[in-house]
Amino acid sequence: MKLPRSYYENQNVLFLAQDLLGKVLFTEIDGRITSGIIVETEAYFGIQDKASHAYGGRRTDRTEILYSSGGISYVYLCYGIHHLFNIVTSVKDEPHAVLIRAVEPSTGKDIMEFRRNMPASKAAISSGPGSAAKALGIDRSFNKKDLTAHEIWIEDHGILYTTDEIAVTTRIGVDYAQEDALLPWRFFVKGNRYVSRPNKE
DNA sequence: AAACGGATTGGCT
DNA sequence: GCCAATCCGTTTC
Repeated sequence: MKLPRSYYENQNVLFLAQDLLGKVLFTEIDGRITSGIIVETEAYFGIQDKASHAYGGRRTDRTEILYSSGGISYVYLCYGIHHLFNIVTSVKDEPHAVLIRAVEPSTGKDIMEFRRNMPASKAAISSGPGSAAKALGIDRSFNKKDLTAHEIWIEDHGILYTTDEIAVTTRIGVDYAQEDALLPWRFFVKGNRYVSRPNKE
């Protein structure tokens, strides 16, 4: 059920970003478990991707974790407010990552409602990378966590989507990446109400 | 040491 | 649809 380390060491980050749709992301905080089905992702393609924090081989205190072998979390603060959760993938020194942009609440909906201060009936509870992370209780303390351990992990519940059920579009909010902003590296489940900005081409 | 800007969201128009 | 909020990591002086 729990995805093994070898899953994350796959060197094809575009495959993983798509394959992660339907997988279930769990956190356990103070004994309380919450989880959500991943319904929207984006791939960040290492040193050759202008939208990636590791573009050009950049290594700083913040980005160093991206160069790890796959199966580790990368959480950073965006706009001073939002924590964005990424999965580090591929092999050591190949800093590929997958951003989780939306989940469909599964386990512990009442806890998510409390964290987000809104009913689970509202799609906004876990739609968008900042909201999905907050619903699952992910903050900076979840940076550099082993995804095969017990605080944060991903399970395969056998949910599969055909290519017809998956939309492939350009990424969100990366206009600064110039031509790389045009790459079709965002994946989401068509028609799922938790997907952020489903109409963006 | 200080300035700059962002893989966003939510509230208001 | 538009825009302020908000602060850490990075870059620059």
